[in-house]
Amino acid sequence: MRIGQLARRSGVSVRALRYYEEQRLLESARTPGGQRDYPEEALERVQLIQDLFAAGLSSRTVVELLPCVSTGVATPAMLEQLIVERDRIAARIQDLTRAAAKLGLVIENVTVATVATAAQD
Amino acid sequence: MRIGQLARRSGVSVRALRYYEEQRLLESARTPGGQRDYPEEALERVQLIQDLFAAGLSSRTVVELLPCVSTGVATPAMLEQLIVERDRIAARIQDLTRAAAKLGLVIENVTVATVATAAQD
DNA sequence: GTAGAACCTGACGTTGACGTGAGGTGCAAG
DNA sequence: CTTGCACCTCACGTCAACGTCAGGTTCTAC
Repeated sequence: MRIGQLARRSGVSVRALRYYEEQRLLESARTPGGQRDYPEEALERVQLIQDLFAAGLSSRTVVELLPCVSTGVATPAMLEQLIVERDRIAARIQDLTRAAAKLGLVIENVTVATVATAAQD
Repeated sequence: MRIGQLARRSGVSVRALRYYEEQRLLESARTPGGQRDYPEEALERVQLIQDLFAAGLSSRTVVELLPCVSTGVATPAMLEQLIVERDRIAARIQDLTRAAAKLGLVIENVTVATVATAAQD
């Protein structure tokens, strides 16, 4: 599969895929002409990368953790890092939950100004 | 209260406080000599700003929502925006929860390589 | 064999929330 | 009055995950 197709199928941009390779998150074979050629598994991998990015991990962290996430084998240090990241995410969830609750309270209690709103511009 | 004390008490940097003012998130009176002079309520306000930032809102969004969050009075548009942001946060929590679960699964199932780890450097 | 889509490698631009000097001023203490 | 710390205003630097443009090459279809 070439880069354009992988981009369409995974929903990320061509530029992003090249960036992933630059960051050593994603490998590619090359055709004799020098164009990238991806195996089917690349699709899963890109989705995994996206998930980890969405979780707020940096590319540096992702490149460290990808091997054990995809192979299921980790060094003690990698396991520790996994736990650290999971806990970081959990803490972040706490923050967001508090913030959402706060906004929820505001939403429930605000007085909506329906009068004297005409000349606001 | 001057800027240094507010910074220490709120835990944000002096630079950040000036940035908040630049973004119209935070006002300050000035001494005859031109130095910023904050009232006690500024502390709460800074903490509120931090909470909203931590929730992933941009300064532009915060400046739009701060009035109604602190006064309890909103226009219909502001209320809508509040709901949009709360839902965005909720969606983000979903993402993070999935990611944390994924990492949790990996953590439970990885084989920790305790052998042949000696010559890794 | 040729048009043109898709690809390639640099390399600079973007965005947000500040960090970090540079160069000058305010103010409390001795 | 002068030391010196806290403060002031520019104004450029940072970092991550790409966007975007330039200038050239490969591949596919006719």
